[in-house]
Amino acid sequence: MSLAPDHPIASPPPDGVEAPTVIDNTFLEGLVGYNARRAAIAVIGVFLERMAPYGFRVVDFSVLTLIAHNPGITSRQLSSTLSILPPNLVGMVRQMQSRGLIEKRPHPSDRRAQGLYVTPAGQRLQAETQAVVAALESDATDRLTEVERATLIQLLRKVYERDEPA
Amino acid sequence: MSLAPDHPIASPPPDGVEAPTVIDNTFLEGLVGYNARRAAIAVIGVFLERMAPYGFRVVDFSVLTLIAHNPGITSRQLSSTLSILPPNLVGMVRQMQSRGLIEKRPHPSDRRAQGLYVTPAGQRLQAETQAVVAALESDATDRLTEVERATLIQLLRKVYERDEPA
DNA sequence: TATTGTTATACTCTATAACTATA
DNA sequence: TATAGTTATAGAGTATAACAATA
Repeated sequence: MSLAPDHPIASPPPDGVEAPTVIDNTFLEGLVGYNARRAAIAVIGVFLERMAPYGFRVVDFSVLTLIAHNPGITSRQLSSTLSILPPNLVGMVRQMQSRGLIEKRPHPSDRRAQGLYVTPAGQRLQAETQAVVAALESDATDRLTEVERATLIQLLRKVYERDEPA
Repeated sequence: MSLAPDHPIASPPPDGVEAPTVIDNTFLEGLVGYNARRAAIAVIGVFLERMAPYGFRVVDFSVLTLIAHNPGITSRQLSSTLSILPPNLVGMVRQMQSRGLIEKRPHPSDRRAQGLYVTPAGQRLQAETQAVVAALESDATDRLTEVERATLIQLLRKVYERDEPA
């Protein structure tokens, strides 16, 4: 997951004006968005490695976890919470259904909608993968103290929680 | 850029067991990766809005900025620094060339490579867009103090700088 | 008239294979 | 034999339009 330049130029040019050997990236490195994106990419890279045995991407784990923690959640609610467009959820839900992890039941008060529920197998897999994610979170932030980790999350929330002061 | 659920269910179900109205997302919200990704998406959203007049995406600004700050940088160095695969850089470089923002010159010591340089027009546009980005960075983090902003960047770097302790 | 879930489709982003010219 | 730059292309991710059933 290293993003460092791994092929520096061997022979520097004679005068030192052309062809830089070490790249000045200070401006981008001073931006919150740049650093947040790189941190997210780094953590997600580890996530994908450890989740490969379960056939889960980040979004799959997120969907299964939200269904497990919110029995009866609708597709529209998943869509809003995870910022996934409804058409792009259809395939994921169908795949989890065919894997026997979740099931649909009629919504009690809205016949257009359907409640989503984990099956016992889905419940087990969710608990297992949640433990994996908790462990990887711990590993990914092992250079941070518990206080620093809490501070980091709090500061990140301050950045993206602008209109929704909940 | 709000990611909050904007269509809560109107009538709660009779027994309160089915069809949750408020979604429990506490597990995902406790993960650094989740929060870093949302912060990055929020900042990038504002970035795209303000850069639209210039026809720049994040990657276009990054490329032009690195060339301006590192005259003679090669395509391969851009590729490594920004984690963009070489084939995906070709079109961007060509487009900036046809916009008259950058130019290629022979590399002084390696005839396979080409040094990239900003033109005067490219230099002007880089300075202008860099000022826009600096302003948006300030706006995006206006809920943070200067100390908090520096702390945030430092903590993010601790997360993604694992092997490259530069 | 608006919303849920869905199909079909387009667009963007990212990744892989293979080629040339040079090292 | 390896690297810089390039072409062509494949795949994943994300977005829009439109529809039937229901509110």
